[in-house]
Amino acid sequence: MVAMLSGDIPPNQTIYINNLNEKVKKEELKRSLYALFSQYGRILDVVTLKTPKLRGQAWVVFAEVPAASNAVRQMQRFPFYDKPMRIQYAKTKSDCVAKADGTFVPREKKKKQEEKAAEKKRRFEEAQQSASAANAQTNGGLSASQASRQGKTSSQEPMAAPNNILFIQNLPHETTSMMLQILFQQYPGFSEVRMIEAKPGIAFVEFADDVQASIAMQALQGFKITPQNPMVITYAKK
DNA sequence: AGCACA
Repeated sequence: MVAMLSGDIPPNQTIYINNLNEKVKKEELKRSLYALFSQYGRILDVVTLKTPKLRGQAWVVFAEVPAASNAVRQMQRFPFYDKPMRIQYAKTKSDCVAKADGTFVPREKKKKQEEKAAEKKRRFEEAQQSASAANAQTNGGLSASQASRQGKTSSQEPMAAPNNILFIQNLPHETTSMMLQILFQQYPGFSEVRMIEAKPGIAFVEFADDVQASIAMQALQGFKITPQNPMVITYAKK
């Protein structure tokens, strides 16, 4: 008998993540998970709940099972908001998948009152998440380097000379340095992210040397944290 | 630790 490290759960296009940092707000968590996992394939949905039973956990629904398998293997114990992620396949089929394949059966309702409030909240959250969801559509299925080829670099200025410090522009204003750290620390030589309170939308990311900086630059050029914000990465001026 | 879909 072969003991599976994944905990004897059969492959599923949805991954279940726990040991997440519970201090991270739901919307930021969702955005960061989209950003981090969209490198493995198209994401259909990310589910995070803040209830006592479900905080610190998330489900990321991929369009394809192999994308989930790669994510389970490669992102196992990835340091995310200072905690190593624990990743398994989800135990059951996600609603959004069931809806797509026609097997979705709405689950039993409780009180009418609860139901009304729930519905109202759902619509609100869908509106809030539409940006993130659209992002998954746009970045989805593309590796970061493929995304880079879509990056719309403004072609007015000649690029600065190679530098171990990258200059990032066109970030959504809600971007945090932790979100950028999560993206950039995947590349060797990563050192630190610096943001300036007074200047939203830009950041500096430092690497050990020029070559490592350029690899990260090519990999993440044009990466979209939201659909309307492809990152523009250049070398910082010396 | 905790497997949902407001």
